[in-house]
Amino acid sequence: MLQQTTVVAVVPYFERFLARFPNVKELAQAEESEVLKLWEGLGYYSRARNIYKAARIVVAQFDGVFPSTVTELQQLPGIGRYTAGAIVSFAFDERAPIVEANTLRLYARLLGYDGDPRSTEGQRLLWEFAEVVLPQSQPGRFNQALMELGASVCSPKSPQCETCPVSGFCRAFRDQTQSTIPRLAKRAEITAVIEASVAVRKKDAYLLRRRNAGERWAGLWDFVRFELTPAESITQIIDAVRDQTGLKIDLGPQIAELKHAVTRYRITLKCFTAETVSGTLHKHEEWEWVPAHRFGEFPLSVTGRKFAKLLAADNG
DNA sequence: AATGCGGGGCT
DNA sequence: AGCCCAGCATT
Repeated sequence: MLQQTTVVAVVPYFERFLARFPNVKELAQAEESEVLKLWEGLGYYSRARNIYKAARIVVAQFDGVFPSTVTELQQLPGIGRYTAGAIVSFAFDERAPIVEANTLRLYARLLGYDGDPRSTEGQRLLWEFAEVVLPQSQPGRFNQALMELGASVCSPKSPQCETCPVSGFCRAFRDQTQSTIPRLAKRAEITAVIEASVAVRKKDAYLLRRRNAGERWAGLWDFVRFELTPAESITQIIDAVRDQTGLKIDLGPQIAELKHAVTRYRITLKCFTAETVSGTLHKHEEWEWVPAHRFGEFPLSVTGRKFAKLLAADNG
């Protein structure tokens, strides 16, 4: 959960997740959709699919006993060099180096490394350093301590060098380059996208689609949804709904405009209702009529959830 | 080496 | 409006 996600955001998800899946066997016995439901809103949903796959592998191939070496752990889906090192050093207190956001910043500053720490060269350097500084005794405690130092003292902006216990070893402090190190590559440009979502209703049920593997929010459910071209008109939205679902609709009023940032897109989502519905649904398995009271069983995309909330408010 | 993947918190 | 976050997998 913590991969590229702040502790603050993770905590409530972590609590709920462990309450429901206290051990690897319980997780392995669940349905993937239930795992995704608990992950709903946290983002990077491949992590949920991966931890579920990994649990099943641990149970099926390791007899339910978690592997304890970096090499074995890295074979599991979703476990890379950092996570494997974290598990080995934290859980088993074996000597395995780690480099993540906090130690990356700390080590780059200690070394005074002026290049991009995420480049191949930077990674080689930092992992080498992490290996060299790692003590024989209590490596897990050491790794966690340095992560904490990176998070609390060696912060991205205005680090507290005056109170830092290792400022005497820090090249960035010596050279007063804390503000320019680490020099992370600029993020990709943001593209603005306009989409439309239509709540197609039959009696008390709405038409939802389980998003396919390989597309964004794979495995999560969503209302009918598609990208609009700038000149899109009402009739073109109606046509798009028919293309996707096979259903003929009369478009109701737009009830909301949701703004949502995802990866390198800033999405403006225009949310509509469908007044009348006729015709037959395309025989694609991913479509399902879901009564509103059963939404709790379906992991929804964030925008899908917001839309559903609006619809509930709309219906009184 | 570059890109896709999410969402929220903080400045 | 940017920047950043206990990264990983794929191309």
